[in-house]
Amino acid sequence: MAQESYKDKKVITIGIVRELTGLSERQIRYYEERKLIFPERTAGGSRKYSFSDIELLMDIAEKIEDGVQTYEIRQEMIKDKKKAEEARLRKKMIQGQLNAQFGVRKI
Amino acid sequence: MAQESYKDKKVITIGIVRELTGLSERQIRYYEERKLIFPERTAGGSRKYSFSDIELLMDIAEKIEDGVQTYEIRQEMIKDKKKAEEARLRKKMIQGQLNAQFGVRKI
DNA sequence: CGTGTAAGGAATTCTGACACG
DNA sequence: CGTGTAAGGAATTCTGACACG
Repeated sequence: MAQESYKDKKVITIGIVRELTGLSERQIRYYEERKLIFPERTAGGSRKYSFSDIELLMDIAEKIEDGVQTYEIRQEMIKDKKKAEEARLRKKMIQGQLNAQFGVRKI
Repeated sequence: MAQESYKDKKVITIGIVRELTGLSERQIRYYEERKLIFPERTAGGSRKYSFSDIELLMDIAEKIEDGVQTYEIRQEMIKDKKKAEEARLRKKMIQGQLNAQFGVRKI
């Protein structure tokens, strides 16, 4: 669970990301500046992205086209992240209750 | 079936491949020269590899260390490819027989 | 045979800034 | 606000060759 070996590995340079997303390097770097995307860096300082980042960039681009501002997109992302975290906790608690009541291990 | 969207997409530059495999760029390029690996190219001429390529490179490196020559590795690869193709055909034929006899669609 | 290396050049990427709006 | 662009520099990659063994 939650391994995603390839999808989340940051190995793609910005030029390839440009080709894959159709965005300009300027746009890609700007979305990073606005804290929407978080590439890693090589020893020399070049940005490295994952396939997940590429998907995220395309989502972002779509919203921008729809007139949504980067700040709003960021708020959405934070909200979604919280929701995901809550869902994770709820699941964990239910699991705990089941274990306590029935001694169930993994469903 | 056989989509492998991320694993087979050629998007990784040689420097990252070097880091991921621990091989030198010289080695990586040499294995290409010996037709063991087939990166794509960017418009500017830079090599692009996939995650599959990286796995293959590590297999190759292991064999080289064991004293196997690139020519032999290549022969093995060709043989394996043929076997895979035969297995695919066999499967297809059996499927065809089942369809003819029982009118089965997909198992 | 497989790999290291120095050489020179070309493609890639980086940052900070100015521009427009 | 979001994006284009020219500027200068640094990191990356490329090829062909010489070397060793």
